[in-house]
Amino acid sequence: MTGLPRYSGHSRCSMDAKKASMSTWKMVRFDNVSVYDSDVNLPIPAKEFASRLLKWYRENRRELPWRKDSDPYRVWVSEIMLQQTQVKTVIPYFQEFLKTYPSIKALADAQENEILSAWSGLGYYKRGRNLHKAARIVCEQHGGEFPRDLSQALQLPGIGPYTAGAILSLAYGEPVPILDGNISRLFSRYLKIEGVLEGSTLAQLQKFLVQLVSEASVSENIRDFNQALMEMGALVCTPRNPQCVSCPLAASCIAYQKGLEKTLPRPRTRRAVQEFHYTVAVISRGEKYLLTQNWKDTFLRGFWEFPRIQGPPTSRLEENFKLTHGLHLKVRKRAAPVAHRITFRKLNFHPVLVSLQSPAPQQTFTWTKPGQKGYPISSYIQKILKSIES
DNA sequence: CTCCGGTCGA
DNA sequence: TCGACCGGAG
Repeated sequence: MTGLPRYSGHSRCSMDAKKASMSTWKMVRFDNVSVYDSDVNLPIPAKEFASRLLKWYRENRRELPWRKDSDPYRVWVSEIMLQQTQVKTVIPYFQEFLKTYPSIKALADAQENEILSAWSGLGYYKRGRNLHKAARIVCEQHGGEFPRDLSQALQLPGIGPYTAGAILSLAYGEPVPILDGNISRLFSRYLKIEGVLEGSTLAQLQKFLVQLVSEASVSENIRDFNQALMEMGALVCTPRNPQCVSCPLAASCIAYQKGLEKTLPRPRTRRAVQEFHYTVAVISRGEKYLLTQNWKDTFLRGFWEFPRIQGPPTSRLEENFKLTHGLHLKVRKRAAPVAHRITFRKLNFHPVLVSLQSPAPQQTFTWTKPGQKGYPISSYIQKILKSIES
């Protein structure tokens, strides 16, 4: 079953049936059964759709650091950071990152660990690693300039269909549509797409958008058009509690007309959450803490963390730290557990404040102030520290 | 607590 | 095509 609905008839419930019929395009085969082939009516003409959208954008767009210009490097960094991460979170990281790495060249010349510590707290650290790798490739193979060519852009690590489209359109003005979470959510409501937004449904939506860009004649205006759709998704057509009262497209939004704006899109299924417990040894020396690198787990690989053993605290934990880490320590105090979710894992960290009875093995440990350049950490480290302070 | 989301690799 | 990866918003 694919998600896109048959639209024959929808124009009847829109306000402008006559006009809407002028704006139709052929959808790809539905359910692989040709008898269901049908023309699709955008509820209003494509040009009207675009003009309402663009007017709203002119009046409501946020001034964001990466919207100051169309510099490909700035667009690139911002788009990578904005994957899975909200604007408000990204802003300070983006500002700092551009100060530290003002150009593709500067990024390519840096060490990966430094980049990861600039990324610390942002999550999805593979984005940072890939951005760094890609910067080196761009310097070596593309003369230091992000490729304008779609297939070349897609070759770069960390650049998928969305990000490639975003950079090509927003930085270079290539008239390609983009389809991110905001935009797919918006159209799932506007067109009332019932299926889960994945796979073939998204492929169909992508084709629909190509046609929309063409019919709406927004090729010259592609930067605003794409950003307007995303901005609408971020500010109006939000995941929860969409602000339909201030939506310039509500009058022709099919989900809104049917009262489905809160139930679409259908959520995708997720893996059940699994709980894990760890005891972590917090050992401080002034501002510095004893940290070690995580090589055991698949998550946060290579990141610095408090020495950690499996399971909640037991009476044998001193013995366990000796066996697991070669640390000779004495427990001073147990602190309240701190929970942290990473995908399907719920990690429960049980901090114990300890003192070191003999020096830590130098090979595997370091004394550092969390957040120190070159020592990437996850935000859960800060979470534990903050919890201990209080 | 639950839900959100681009890219990659199996 | 599915599941892993992260942290923050509601």
